[in-house]
Amino acid sequence: MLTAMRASELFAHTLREPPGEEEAPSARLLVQGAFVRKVMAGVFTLLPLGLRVLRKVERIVREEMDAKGAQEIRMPAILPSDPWKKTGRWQAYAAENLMFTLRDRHDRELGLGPTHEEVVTPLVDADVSSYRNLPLNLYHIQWKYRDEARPRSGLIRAREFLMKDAYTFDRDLEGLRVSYGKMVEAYKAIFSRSGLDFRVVEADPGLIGGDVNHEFMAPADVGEDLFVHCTSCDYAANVEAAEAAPAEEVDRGDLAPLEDVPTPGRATIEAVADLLGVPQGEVLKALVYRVGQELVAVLLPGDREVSESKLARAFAPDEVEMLGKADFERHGLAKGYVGPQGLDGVTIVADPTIRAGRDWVAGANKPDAHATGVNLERDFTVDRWEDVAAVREGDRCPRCDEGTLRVGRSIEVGHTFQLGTRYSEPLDATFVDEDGTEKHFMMGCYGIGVSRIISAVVEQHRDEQGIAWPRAVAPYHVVVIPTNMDQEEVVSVAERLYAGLVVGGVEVVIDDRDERAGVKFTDAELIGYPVAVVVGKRGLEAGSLEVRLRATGEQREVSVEDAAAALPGLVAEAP
RNA sequence: CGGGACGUAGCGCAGCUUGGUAGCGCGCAGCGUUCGGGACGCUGAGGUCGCGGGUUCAAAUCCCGCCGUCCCGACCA
Repeated sequence: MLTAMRASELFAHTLREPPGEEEAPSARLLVQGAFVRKVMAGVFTLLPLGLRVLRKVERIVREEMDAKGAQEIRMPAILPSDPWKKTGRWQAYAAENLMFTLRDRHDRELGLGPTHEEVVTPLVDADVSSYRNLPLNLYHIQWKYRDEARPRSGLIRAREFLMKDAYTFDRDLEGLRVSYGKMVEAYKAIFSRSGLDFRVVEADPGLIGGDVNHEFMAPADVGEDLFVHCTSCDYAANVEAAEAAPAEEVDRGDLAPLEDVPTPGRATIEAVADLLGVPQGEVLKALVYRVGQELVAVLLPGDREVSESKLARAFAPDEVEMLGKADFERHGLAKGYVGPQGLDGVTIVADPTIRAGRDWVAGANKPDAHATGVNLERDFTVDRWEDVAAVREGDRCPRCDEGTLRVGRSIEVGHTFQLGTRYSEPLDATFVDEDGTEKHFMMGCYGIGVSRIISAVVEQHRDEQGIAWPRAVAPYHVVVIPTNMDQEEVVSVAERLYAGLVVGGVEVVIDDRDERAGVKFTDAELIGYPVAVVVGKRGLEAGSLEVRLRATGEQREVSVEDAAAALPGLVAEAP
């Protein structure tokens, strides 16, 4: 990568005003600062400045992956459909319309790769036959394609995006855990070096599958993911996966009698609670779903919401579908008045939080009536306990005694999975173990949104003036600003400094455009060079230059003679 | 996919309610002045008003359809 550039030649036309069609701060700044241009929704051209930032991130990723013994390969962006059909994901992705598909001249179905398990697994199956070649960790950095239902926030949810994905292959679970641990370490190093504030959280595996998995979340207002974290211990989880703390059992002595009360037209929790003058948390919410062939009533306190993702996971692989109005009638259920007592032919699934309640108000299973004094064991039994309630701010921490949970918004910049044999079994990818038997690879997979990191960094490092890049991913480290191109001394001192920095290997831009000083200052702040050196008449009269640190706003004088020698040190001080 | 907003010069916008043949600022080109926080004057180039259809003597403006972009939601490694 060239280390120096003249602003007069740089293809970087900053915009005076932010683009009207972008809302997310990072998207606005990346366009305004001439890092990217949008081609269509979720698809971007990287301009010279943006490409340099991307390459910086890639380099950090490579260094940390290589340091953990991962080996870089490059798999294609276009893929055959067959392996995807074997793992069931061709259908799964097609159902979500996530895969861009195309056909070749032989009318063969191809796809643009949204991820690469189906390529790497056959590769390793063909090339690795013995446990002696394990463990193995292969990664690549490749453009990924997903026809997202809603591309969003510039590079944060793009349809074409650069991803680093790694795949580990081990003999057994123990080996997988070791490989996984190394990748988690590598990820922490990568995000730290990129200048991101991040948290490791427990997550929902989604379409990828597998069991243990973690997300690496960069807190940011525009983030799409909600995660909870404990105020006193290090527990953190995506809300889709967050566990509830075990409920405290309530004393069941001296229960209220079971009685019906008329509640005409009060089919919602809120209306019933209002009418009877009880808190919504004392009304038992019963949601009816169809799961496979059976009907399921899910019970939870009236002031809690069900977590659709936890629910889907609890019943996987069966599909969970909310019951429609017509279905209620067909099954003789009173919509809005369902309660668990005497409910025949319906499986009762309860969230453990209801253990903490008693004397519930619940539907009376006939229109316009509720029952009061509804109690567990005495009036109804639970067929299955499942943690399906969405956690919320203020809930007790599931891991420690002191903390409560806080909710934060964040950008998912990385995701790691212990896949086990989720892919090696359907693709029948095996090796021969020490005992002579054939076994399926224990796999892990590990993704980083390389292009997404750029947005996440900007979201976390910006102010009114523009971007303030952390040095590690800044497009250039230093901008030299001659304040006036008409003053010979100013220009010659700036040019000499520039030449000195180039020789010293400093990544530097000289803003030699015939622009007024103000234009150069605002551009430097918008683009976000960590260090700016101002060469102007004012300073030269005192024999000095002005060095400004973008992130802190700190400003100091450096003598003209020392500048070239001192700058590498000053750059190293920049955050 | 449901809801909402928007689409007029490279960029940011006005004009649309009440139809009469397109305007402002920035940017761009030339000349001159200016020059340490987005200078100024003069001159100039630049537009299928997103696309298609309809109403009308006449459509950026009214009506219908489509496309695109952004936001909220559903969905999503």
